[in-house]
Amino acid sequence: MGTKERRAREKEQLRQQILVAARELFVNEGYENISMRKIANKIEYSPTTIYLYFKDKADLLDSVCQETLLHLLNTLEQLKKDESDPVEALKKSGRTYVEFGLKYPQDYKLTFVIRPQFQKGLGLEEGSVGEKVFNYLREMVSECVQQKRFRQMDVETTGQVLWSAVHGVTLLLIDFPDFPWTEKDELIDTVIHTTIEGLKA
Amino acid sequence: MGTKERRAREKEQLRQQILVAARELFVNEGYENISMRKIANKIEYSPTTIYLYFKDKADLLDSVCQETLLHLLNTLEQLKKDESDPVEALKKSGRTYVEFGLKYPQDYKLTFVIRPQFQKGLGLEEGSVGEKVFNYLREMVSECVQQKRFRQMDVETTGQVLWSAVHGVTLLLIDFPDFPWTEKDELIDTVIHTTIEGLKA
DNA sequence: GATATAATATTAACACTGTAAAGTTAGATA
DNA sequence: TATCTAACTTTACAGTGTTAATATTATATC
Repeated sequence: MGTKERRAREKEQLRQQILVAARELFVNEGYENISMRKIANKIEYSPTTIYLYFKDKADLLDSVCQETLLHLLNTLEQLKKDESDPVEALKKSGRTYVEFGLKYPQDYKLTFVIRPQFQKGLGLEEGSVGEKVFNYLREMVSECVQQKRFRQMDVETTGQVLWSAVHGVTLLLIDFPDFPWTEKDELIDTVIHTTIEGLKA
Repeated sequence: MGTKERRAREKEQLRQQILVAARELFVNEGYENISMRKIANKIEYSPTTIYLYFKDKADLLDSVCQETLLHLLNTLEQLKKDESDPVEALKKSGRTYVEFGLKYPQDYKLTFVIRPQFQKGLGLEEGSVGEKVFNYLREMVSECVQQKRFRQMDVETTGQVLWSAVHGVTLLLIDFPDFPWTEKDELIDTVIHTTIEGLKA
């Protein structure tokens, strides 16, 4: 009676295949330049097959972004054990966040800019991967606050300030690559350093 | 012999009419949901007439964004005289920038997020309105640095750090309206205050 | 092994998209 | 009045997301 399981597995495989193809195309050519037909061509299925696995194009994008968030979460959580000093750990997390965005700029934009345009539900609901990412940030910040390393301030607000800074610099570097930026790594470090100094002050 | 001038004026009027219609539609329904035909309907011309005034849809978007930048620039420059203390002036400018973004969220996204996706040239080239906006920021920062109100640091980098912060918080507030943010005004003030404190430190 | 049933994939179609090319019209010049 | 020119429209094409109907395949039952 293992046939049911095998079928489920096969179904999941095709779903995954679609996601892989969609991500690659979205990332290389941009969400709006990719049609369902192009994705279908790539996996050698008819266009409408995709609709058996995803409600519509926005839902497909949504699933791609969920994976991106998971990837980001894993990347961040690998740092957790490394650093003992909470402020240094927070800095490193910020660094890693921005680097992730710059390493996968299109994925980052899809997740944090394009998707909100289509999916009105923010994707940060209770239990979601997006929430887990923000919870990671909360924990990091909380540690600093508890150890009185920051001026007394709401943990939530502190996290949001940090998120603003790293999100901002990430998007600016992605969207305006020709702008005469300060050397990239220096700028990122300065943004993070400045924000954290501001939180101490 | 005034007919030529009249015709030129009429042409400019129609161009403006197209821009007004396009902005309204883009802002209310989103760039990707608006077709050239819908814009044409609104102004009661045939769709292809628009192509006599704008190279394509992306060019039309570009012109809409130019206007937005001009609007932003004017809004910022109105502050210039008000404040004598340069740090306070800079804070106020940041505040105004974010408020502009939140007052016209769709215009802001069109200009700073959607357009870069289509127009690869950043729109911050020499002599452009975009450059003028950044120059405004440069001036404000420069004043602070000259008066030694900030820790010794490159004016360019300082400006970019500030821009990152305000751009980040603006976009987060626009894109994730359902996120449990700290009270909006408090968050904005905290972001700006924290960044500037960090620049002093 | 033949047949019914369920799962999966495809074909055809609809209304719409951006935009190029060709055709039309009205006003200015001669 | 005839011609030219600028402004605008019609027509057409190839492509879009998506639905409904149909076909194909694989499994379960007899």
